[in-house]
Amino acid sequence: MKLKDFLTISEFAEWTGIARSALIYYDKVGLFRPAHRGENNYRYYTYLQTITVNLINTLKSIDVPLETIGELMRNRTPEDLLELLSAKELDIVREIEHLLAAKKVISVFNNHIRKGVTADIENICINELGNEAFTLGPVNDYTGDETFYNAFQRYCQHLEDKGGNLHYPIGGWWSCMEDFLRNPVRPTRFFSVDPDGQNQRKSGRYLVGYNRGFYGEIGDLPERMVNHAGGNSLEFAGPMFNLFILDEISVLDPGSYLMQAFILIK
Amino acid sequence: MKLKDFLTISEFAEWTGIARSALIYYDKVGLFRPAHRGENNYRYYTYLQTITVNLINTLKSIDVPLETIGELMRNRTPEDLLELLSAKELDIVREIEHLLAAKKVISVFNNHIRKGVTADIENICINELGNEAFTLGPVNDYTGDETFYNAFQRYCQHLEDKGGNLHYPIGGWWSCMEDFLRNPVRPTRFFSVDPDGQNQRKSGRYLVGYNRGFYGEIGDLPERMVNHAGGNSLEFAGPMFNLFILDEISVLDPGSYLMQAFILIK
DNA sequence: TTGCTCCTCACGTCACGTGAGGTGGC
DNA sequence: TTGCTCCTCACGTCACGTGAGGTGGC
Repeated sequence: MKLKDFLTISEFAEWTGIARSALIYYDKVGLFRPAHRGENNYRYYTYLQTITVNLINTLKSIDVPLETIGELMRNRTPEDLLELLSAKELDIVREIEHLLAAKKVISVFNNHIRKGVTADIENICINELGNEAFTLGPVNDYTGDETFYNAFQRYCQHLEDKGGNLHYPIGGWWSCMEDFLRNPVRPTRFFSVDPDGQNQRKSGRYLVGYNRGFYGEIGDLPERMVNHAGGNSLEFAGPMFNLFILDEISVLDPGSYLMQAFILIK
Repeated sequence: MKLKDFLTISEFAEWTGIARSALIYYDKVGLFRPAHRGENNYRYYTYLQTITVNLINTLKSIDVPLETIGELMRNRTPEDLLELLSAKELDIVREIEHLLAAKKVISVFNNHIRKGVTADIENICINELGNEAFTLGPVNDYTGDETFYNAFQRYCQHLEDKGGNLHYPIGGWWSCMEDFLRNPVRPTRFFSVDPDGQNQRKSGRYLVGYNRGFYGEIGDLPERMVNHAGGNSLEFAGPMFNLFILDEISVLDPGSYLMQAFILIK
């Protein structure tokens, strides 16, 4: 069987994986032309042209604009290409890092939402939790007329100044149960569920409770947790963490936001 | 110092890293609106809105179209978001693999072009080469009126059928120097410089020569290599590799293409 | 003749970017 | 008053995608 010397535009499109309309467009703007035009004006491509088209594809896939590719095709030198490729190698490395970071963020969201959907929110319960990295912010200042929101803003500002990641979920932190009871809607500090954070939440048995409602609503959760602990002779052994695992990210009605509170027990 | 409750569009743009024009666009299409409009119709945003905008940013950065994001914002449920995020996690993994593959291709091109620019093309010389992975194709068929190009096409087809990578440079292969001398412009097989290839080129001392010119031109390179070997009492110990390290990818004039020939010596 | 591919041209699309022309607070 | 930010259109852009309307070979 003899192979064809020329491919029609559709054959070439299938062979190279480039859309037919893209090939017509490349022809129009002079980026890449068929080796031949038939008497009927049909476009005919050769297999050797796949080499060039592969380069175009590779450059396109790393976001080199067609005009830059075109300049290269019209006036290419090894030095030009070296320069472009070297610059793009750095871009690719950055893009990979960016995607890995996005993957981490998505993974954290995924975990929290999944927990929020399946949680037994009616009952206080004891869960075995593994250790987990987090970022802990500075002590919040509520003097004057500083509100929760001011403190939240300051924490965001703090994160940004430190080069921290603003995309991870943010929760409230109290150094002990007593602090939480005294001020259940004003966290001593804020923390971020950041897998690259400098702090480590200890693994162990945690007392876990949930509350449905908007930011700042806490209901009788603190009392229910304390009562449950008392009834089961449990002692608290660490800081209290508050985290909205269902919030405006996944829920429309603020009344359906879901907060999770958890604290290490002895 | 009291923090502001509201941010103007430019302040919010700077704070979130989103372009001002993008915020105006999001407002226009109803994707994301300021918390407030002043009497003068100014847009005012709050710090809390950064949570929502962060989600938009994250989804955008993984190529979720604004319309999909909009649907999610208008009618979000934890289940919807879970589904979207899970699907996107797979996309990200694929995209990372794609970028890593592109990085490899670029790296191979970079190495070859750099060699092409710095090579001492006048002289036959002996170089120490490390081992290197490659893909070796089937034996070419030149019976009938099959040409070099037909064989090349068949090799591409073969690569595609096997799921090989078509983006790496392709060269010619002869099992020994005698075969090369007999048929210097018709390789016994083709090979791809594929870092994931199944074959390994041995490390060791190689006799290396260059020829300037188009595909199929070889000049007196075979004789020069044989003479050099004879004059230095060298014996050939492996297959002959031919590779264009400067070709249409980086050079406009076909007469300036640069082919590298290298063969292991004892 | 039928069905298929090919052609050109025009217009649409997506997510903004970029002025033009005008308003409003310190 | 000056300079700054804000506003709303309108139009441009990039890399195609999508018909419309017509041709040509088996």
